[in-house]
Amino acid sequence: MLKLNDTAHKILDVAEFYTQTKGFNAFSYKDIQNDVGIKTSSIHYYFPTKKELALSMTARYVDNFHAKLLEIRDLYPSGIEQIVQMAEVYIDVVKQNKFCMCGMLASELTSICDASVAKLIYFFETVQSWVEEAITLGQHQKAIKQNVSAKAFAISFVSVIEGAMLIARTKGEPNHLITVINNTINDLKI
Amino acid sequence: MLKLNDTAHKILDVAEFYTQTKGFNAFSYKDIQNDVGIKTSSIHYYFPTKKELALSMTARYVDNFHAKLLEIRDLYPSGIEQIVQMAEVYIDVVKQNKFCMCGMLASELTSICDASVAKLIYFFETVQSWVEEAITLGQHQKAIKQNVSAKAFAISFVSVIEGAMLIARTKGEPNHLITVINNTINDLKI
DNA sequence: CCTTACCTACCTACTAGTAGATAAATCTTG
DNA sequence: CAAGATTTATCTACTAGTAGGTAGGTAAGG
Repeated sequence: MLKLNDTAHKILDVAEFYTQTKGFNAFSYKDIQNDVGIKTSSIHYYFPTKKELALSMTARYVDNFHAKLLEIRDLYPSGIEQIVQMAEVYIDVVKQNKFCMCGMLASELTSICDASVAKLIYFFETVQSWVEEAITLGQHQKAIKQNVSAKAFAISFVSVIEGAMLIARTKGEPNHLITVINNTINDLKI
Repeated sequence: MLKLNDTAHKILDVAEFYTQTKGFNAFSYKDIQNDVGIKTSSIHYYFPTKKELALSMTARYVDNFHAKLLEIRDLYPSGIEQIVQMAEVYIDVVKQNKFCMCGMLASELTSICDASVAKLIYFFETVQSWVEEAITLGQHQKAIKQNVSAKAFAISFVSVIEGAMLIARTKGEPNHLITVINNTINDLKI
């Protein structure tokens, strides 16, 4: 992975913001120019093409998100509390009228390169594995029903969060996401 | 609602195809020109702006989808079979490497007009109500657990389908969607 | 003769991306 | 250490191509 300096990070911050709010195809180098305060040509100095910008942006997002999940695992010993905290991260995203960056790029699949798509797949699988481990931990702790398949739950949980974010943002109601998450988590508890 | 002639329908067919495969911001009037065989200027004759094209396209899609759901309800007396048949429609979409048109436009929210967003919200609510009624019917038929809240299930089911479609398409594996749906439906059965 | 359904020709604004200049910082070597 | 070479980070100026959209014309048909 390339080491990014301050300017490169600012460019990615702006690109990430627009990707999560409007979509990758809905912003241009001019938007970045206006927000970062460097010329469009200078953006090419850091990211030769828009597809390469997408790849760097995705890599950084996926790494940061994974770090956040590991931090939650460190901070909360309860498996079910880990799930709740992870859900909180997604709820915050919708409260900012944003969509998951990986969900957004997943919808715009054909506009990014194969390496970026691979990152998206890795993202969904990583989150899924993390959820599965949290559930399994909760079952050892006898806080989560023993009869649910941790794996099956994890697969569905990631999907339900992505879908509920999309719908919640459309309605302009973070409560939609909150309701779906609460229903799903309550089904889990003993 | 405007009455659409053959050419208008062809334009919407192409726009719909590209929206579901690449996204609304990822195709141009030139793409429609190439596929339909009329000049870009002629597209404006039917749809003055791209936003109005989006609105007509959404309206037609939502109407067609609703009609399909009502047809399923007519054809299958079993509540649970209705759910299975509805799921089949979504699975077909992913098998064609497409995403739900409303899911796609939901992600591209900022590029469409308020009237279109209202159609999306109507779509998600309509599907949700339809699912709720199918579940309730299944409970009367004693084929579906009595203790699940039909409404809570319906809210989550629509979200889980949208999210699972997004992820399944990213992976290029319709099986992802099928797995999620099977898990969800199995939880329902007595 | 007006409406329908197109067309040609055009416009302005923007798109991502390139070429080449420049100034400053940093590294290399006599 | 000073002189020179290279790298870094930016700029101006540009390009070819595309975007959505408009103006005005035309041929056919009710």
